[in-house]
Amino acid sequence: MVLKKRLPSRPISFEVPVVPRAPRSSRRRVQHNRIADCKHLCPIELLASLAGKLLQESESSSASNNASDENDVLALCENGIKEERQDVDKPLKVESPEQGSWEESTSIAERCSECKELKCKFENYPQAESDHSQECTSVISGAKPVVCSNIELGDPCTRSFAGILDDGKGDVSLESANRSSFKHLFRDRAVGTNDPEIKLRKRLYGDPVRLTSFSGHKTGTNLVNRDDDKNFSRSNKRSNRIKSFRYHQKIGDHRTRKLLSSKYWRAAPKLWDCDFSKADGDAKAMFVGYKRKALLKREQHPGGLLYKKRKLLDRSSIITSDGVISRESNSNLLQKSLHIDKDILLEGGTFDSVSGSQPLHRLKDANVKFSIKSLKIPELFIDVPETATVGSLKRTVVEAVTAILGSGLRVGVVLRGKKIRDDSRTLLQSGFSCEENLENLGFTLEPVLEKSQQLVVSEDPPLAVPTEASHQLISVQDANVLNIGASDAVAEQHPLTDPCDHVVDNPREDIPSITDNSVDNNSPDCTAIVPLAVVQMEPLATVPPDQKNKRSELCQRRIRRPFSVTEVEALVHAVEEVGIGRWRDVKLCAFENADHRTYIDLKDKWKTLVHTASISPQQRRGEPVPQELLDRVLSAHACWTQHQGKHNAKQAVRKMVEAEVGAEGIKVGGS
DNA sequence: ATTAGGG
DNA sequence: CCCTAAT
Repeated sequence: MVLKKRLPSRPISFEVPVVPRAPRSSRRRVQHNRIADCKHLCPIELLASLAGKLLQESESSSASNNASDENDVLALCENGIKEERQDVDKPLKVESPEQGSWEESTSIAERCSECKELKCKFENYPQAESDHSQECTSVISGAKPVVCSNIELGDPCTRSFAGILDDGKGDVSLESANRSSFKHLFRDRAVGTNDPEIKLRKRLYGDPVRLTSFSGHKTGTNLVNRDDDKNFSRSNKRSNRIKSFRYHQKIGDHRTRKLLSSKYWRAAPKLWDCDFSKADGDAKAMFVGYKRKALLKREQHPGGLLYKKRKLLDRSSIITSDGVISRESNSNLLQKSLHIDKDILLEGGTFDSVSGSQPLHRLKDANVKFSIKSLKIPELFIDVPETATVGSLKRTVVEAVTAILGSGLRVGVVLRGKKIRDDSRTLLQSGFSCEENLENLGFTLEPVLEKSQQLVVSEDPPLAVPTEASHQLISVQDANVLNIGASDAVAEQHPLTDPCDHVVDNPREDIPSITDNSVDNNSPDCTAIVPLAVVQMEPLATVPPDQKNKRSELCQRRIRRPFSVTEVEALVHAVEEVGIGRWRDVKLCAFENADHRTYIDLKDKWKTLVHTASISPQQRRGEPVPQELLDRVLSAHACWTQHQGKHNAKQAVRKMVEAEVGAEGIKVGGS
């Protein structure tokens, strides 16, 4: 046969060099630093007292009292900045899921020219969002999307709702305030023009709505989500936002969704380095700015951006499993335990893509150093009867947290939204490149607990979709619960996004990963410090652990390892030798020692090679394959395809012969 | 466990 | 690369 003539008697065996394993110690460095600082305690106290007052009055009064309340607030704030009513309303409106597009928000921000900080945060907003996109799925159940718009009221140091009440009035019974009262206090009032709290916050921190959005990132303090009359969940605000989107954003803001779940989801660059540059007020411009500021170059993730719907779901669930306890917890314990700031510093040599033919000597010098900016504890699922006192609620939370911390936490590594469970893998093998993937790296604090903790059993079961009934509950529950009911909707709404490579909370970014070419690679900081400290935790399982792990495991996509020319050549040789359709043999023949190349991979590669050979060179991507090899691919493919039957027959014969020989050999050996 | 294909 | 159906 023609092919045979030029084929070596034996296929070229391709061997993959062994990748040295990096010392585990170098893989991560976690520094426990400081507890979040709460500089604005005073204002908080103020709010607390105000809240208490409002609470008392709310029963008998409604909007009519807002004016007086406002006056009170104003009286307390001497340095407040006068703001127009419209300013108050607009931000809220912007936040509203239904209309919540970043563009709108931006315009609002623009209007608030006085709020430098706001603007600053605004600019970073995309980052912030993306930073925790993995947590997207970690949503507080029962939180109405609508409420989300008002959640942002919290300021950097705001405590949980309960905390506020408590601060102001001690053990205030939640029951004392009926639902409508709460509504007035935390939702309706917030929306209202005269809402004292909003104004106060504005005075103190600028636009309250916006501040909340970023507060967590910037200050490392907690965010308070006063999202619902009934749900005082403390969770990642972003989570709420996302959730709301999922529920209501039928008319999706594609851009937003993409932002949340796709390429931005994992970026966490410079979140803590607030840039006070002025927002230009243009959403696009802001986004551009974001990209421009990106510290890291995102890895080109050819196949990672778009995942199948199913994949998304899986990932979503995974990410969801990564609940987050916002650092803004009212609990001191939480704050102390959870506020771990760190800086991620990446330095060292260059990582080569893990290509079998890549030189390895460089790897030895490639050290990755990083610090973790923050660690978050998994979300807790806590249902508290409405008759519970705030004090009891606080205690409950503390107990829950204590329980978790007490039982120990383990650190998980998330790369591109996927958990890297194989501890034996090196960073390199895991696809961790200091140059490319830092922003895709995240850590999780995973409770060792097997069961979710339902600290308090309430009369109302957790609701996947908030209903009036949920108003009676104070719950911080596992996003998983929510997602169960919303998974479909989510899938439909995010068909093109990659959570993982959004991950993750997403669940992460990937978790979904998601990189896309649009990512700015020109960032001067690309290889600089990478603040990628998206720490996530698996929420206490509300779902059987094994299930979660299973899912997580399934979602752990292998790192991409482009075939090198050497490998391609080996493959071509092998195929020329054994023919197509016998990938196991090809594997044994030329890639026996390349554990990362399965026969399926080889088959796939051959498929792509055939395709590559059939397209114009201009259309080809990646490392160029010598035309000579491509020609051989085509000829070999044609040959084997054409004579498949014949060859199969021959192969069958050969096998029989081999078998006989083997048998004889055994006989001989035996005798 | 492999193979074949679609995604 | 992933996922599956079919062997």
